[in-house]
Amino acid sequence: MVDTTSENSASGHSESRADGNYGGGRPVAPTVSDLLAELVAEGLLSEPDSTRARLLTCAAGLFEQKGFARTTVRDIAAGVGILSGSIFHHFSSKEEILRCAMEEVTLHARALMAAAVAASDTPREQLRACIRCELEAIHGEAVPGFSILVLEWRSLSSESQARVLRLRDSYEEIWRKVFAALDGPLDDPALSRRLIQGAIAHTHNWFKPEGRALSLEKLSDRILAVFAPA
Amino acid sequence: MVDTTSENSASGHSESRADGNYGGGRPVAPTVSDLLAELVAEGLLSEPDSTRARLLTCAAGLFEQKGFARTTVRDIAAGVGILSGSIFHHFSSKEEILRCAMEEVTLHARALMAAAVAASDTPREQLRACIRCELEAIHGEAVPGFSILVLEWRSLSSESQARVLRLRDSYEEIWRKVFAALDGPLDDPALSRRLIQGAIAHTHNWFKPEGRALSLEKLSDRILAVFAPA
Amino acid sequence: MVDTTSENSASGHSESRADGNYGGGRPVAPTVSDLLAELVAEGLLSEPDSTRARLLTCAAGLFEQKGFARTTVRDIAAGVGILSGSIFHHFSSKEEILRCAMEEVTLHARALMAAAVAASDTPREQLRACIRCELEAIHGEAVPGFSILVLEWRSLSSESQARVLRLRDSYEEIWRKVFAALDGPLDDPALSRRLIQGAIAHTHNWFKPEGRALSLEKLSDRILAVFAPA
Amino acid sequence: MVDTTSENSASGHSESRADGNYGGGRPVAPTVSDLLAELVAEGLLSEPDSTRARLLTCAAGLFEQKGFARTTVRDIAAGVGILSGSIFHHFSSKEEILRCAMEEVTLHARALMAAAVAASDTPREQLRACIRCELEAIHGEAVPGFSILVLEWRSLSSESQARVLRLRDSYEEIWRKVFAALDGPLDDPALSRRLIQGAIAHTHNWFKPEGRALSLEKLSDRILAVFAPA
DNA sequence: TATGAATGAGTATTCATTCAT
DNA sequence: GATGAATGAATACTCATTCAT
Repeated sequence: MVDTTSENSASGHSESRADGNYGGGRPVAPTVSDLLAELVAEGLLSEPDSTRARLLTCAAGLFEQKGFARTTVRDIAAGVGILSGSIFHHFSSKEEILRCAMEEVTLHARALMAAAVAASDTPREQLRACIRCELEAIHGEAVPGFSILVLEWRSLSSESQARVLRLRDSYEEIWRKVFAALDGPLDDPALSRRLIQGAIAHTHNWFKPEGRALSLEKLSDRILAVFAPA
Repeated sequence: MVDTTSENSASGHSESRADGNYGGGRPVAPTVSDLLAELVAEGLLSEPDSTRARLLTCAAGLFEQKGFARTTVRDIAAGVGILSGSIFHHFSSKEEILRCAMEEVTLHARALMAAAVAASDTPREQLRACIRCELEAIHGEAVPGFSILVLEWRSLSSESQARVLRLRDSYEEIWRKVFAALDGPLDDPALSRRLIQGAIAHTHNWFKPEGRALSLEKLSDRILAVFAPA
Repeated sequence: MVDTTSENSASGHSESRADGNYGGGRPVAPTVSDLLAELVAEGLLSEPDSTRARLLTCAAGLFEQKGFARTTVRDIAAGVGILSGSIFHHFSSKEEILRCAMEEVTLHARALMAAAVAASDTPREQLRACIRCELEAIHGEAVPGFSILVLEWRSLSSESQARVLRLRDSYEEIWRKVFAALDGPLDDPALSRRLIQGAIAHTHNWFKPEGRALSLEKLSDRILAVFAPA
Repeated sequence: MVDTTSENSASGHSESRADGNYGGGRPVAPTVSDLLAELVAEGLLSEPDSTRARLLTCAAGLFEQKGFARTTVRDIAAGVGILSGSIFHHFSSKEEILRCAMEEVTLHARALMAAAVAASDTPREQLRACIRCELEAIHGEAVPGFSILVLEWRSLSSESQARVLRLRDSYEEIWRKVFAALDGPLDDPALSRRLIQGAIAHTHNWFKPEGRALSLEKLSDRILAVFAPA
């Protein structure tokens, strides 16, 4: 169970706008909380703490841990303290749960990354922020279940894949803009993005942040150094 | 159905030793066929064309396509023209099929990579060969089902994971040696290897070799350029 | 949705008593409307247009179309624009809905038949009226859902069957009286009634009134001719 | 559980061909056993006593008793002493069980009727034989579950209905021929058939053969008298 | 080795019914 | 009277695994 409200502040990128840019050149950066509240208002994200939101968070976690096929609807229901039959008041099928979980996770990660990019000064800092956010999405408590987007992609019907892809694209759009703004632009930003994405996604299999010599912070720097040498 | 013998020659790296190095300085590079035959002789690899080998190839392909959990024992049996009950004369459980498939795939890929490295002159050429081989394992017909090593790792019990890891390590050993021999050695070869591995594994999700501007050959060069700038 | 009031006049047999028998020998024939109003007053029939009446009409129609077991309480509720939970303010179980629907349908058909018989002169005309009414009950808009009495009899518990049977018997009483009054009485009126009942009920499976050579009128005559040859 | 072989002789119409027609004018009438054996040989009817045949007999009986929707797959399996999962080795869905049961029942009844008609001399006797057979199909042990053809018709998808209709038509063909051969032919044989069919089907609801004044034999005669007055 | 019928535990999903609001 | 979220038992169907032949 995750308190989505407190998560945001936990990510550390979005504290507030009290950064003295009242008279500054850079426009006011939106807070993560603002962005998320807006999504909830638009009906794109579930009301925090609602049964629906708790089901999705729980499901995303279980899918990540055990895989979609090995997670039963009963597991998910038990995770939020209801009975399995009741799930179908919220979702019409198990696959819909997966799709919705992916959508929520994507929107969540996008909000975090958008805020972090907006809070960064140079394009290179922005790229570092993107890398950092994606790493945190996978490893931190920021976006629990983020890796199902990669791990369980095959479990989605193609119609559902198409729906998620639309949101996914708006997430990638942020990366594209950041790449475009880089001073010495890379030859093939699309390729770079894909290599970075793979490299980051794979950290899920080996990187354990707790008490490691290599922090998430440093890992971000290494990845930045490889793909955008200073 | 795949003829594992003919595949090897199809990979194009290991044609023969008729490369004029009879009197040369570099020791004779072993053929893939030699390496594979040796593994069969040692009982580490199934006799090609045996029912067992055909089951494993078919299973690896199906697991890659549909995922382990969504592939039924019946599917696999049907794929080689026997009935589901008969599979249990060859393997004691579905999970054993997955483990054995992973082992075969690993040995296969290792043989291909060992031969390619042996046929390369400089360390940088050797690194290119490694990248190229891993890409081919994923995309070519060289090692069908190779990506299950990543995709279906969670479907394996931890005991089985341990067994596969041992073989896996002998595969990684080749990479380690190649990294160690690089002229301007990288700061953190282990990290580099993991980033490369992730980047390559992820190509499974987006790279379609047929009729693309970007060939496997070029893709290898790009990856090499990123991780080991000349 | 059916307006039960207007239906009655649609049946065409019971328009009014303006048939000149003010001074006649035959007693005044009661209107269908009169009979139904009386039933409502006695509390045997639901107030027309009440939620309860609309639920029963809708349920009868759905049970006829899809069968009792395949009709959900949600379907019925949706049919009258309320939610499924609300149904249980009107009926204590789904089976009660079926029983009540059968009762309403029986009373309705009885009123129509009683009026038609009362408006007929000779016993043979009265028999024709009975046949005609039962056919109309099944095929016309006169008594929507009438055939559930036969089709869904097995779906009723035996206690409910007993309750419906009492009403049903008052319906059959009309037939019995008509048979008894026939000039050349049949050998075995009870058997004849049952054969007629079966023959008429089965028309539900094959007779389609719209644009057929055989009208309901003619069909009535044929059945009359078979069972009571002139 | 019914022994289909002994049933046939129990029906009393098909005793043997030792009826002295060796030198007679009428061609040798085929035995029910012959007809059924032929159907089994053609693969249209299940091997008697096979699990499949026992499942279908049992299912037909249960569907007749409790209705298709209220009969569970477990009930059927339990009826023949296997577990519910095993049913799906024989049929791919519950609906397939219903369809196959209807087909078997139809073929069975057709064979009985064909033999009875062949064993009758005059057209009127043949009509009596048809009526008698259909009554026996419903009430006797001759064709257990026959009435599902009427009672559960709505439970079948339209594709399945179409398949059963083809067989059903070959059953009706016998009736058509008999009607056509009647001396004083009826005005509208198709209508007569439908009325008879309804009348007979409905006997399922009221006629109880055991220890009744009215025997099946006499009932047949009454029905014959009504529809084909001498 | 192969067969194929049977197992039996498990799965997602349905649905009448309840009840606090 | 109506809501709608929750219940919980029941359902058809799945599938890895067994085993007598």
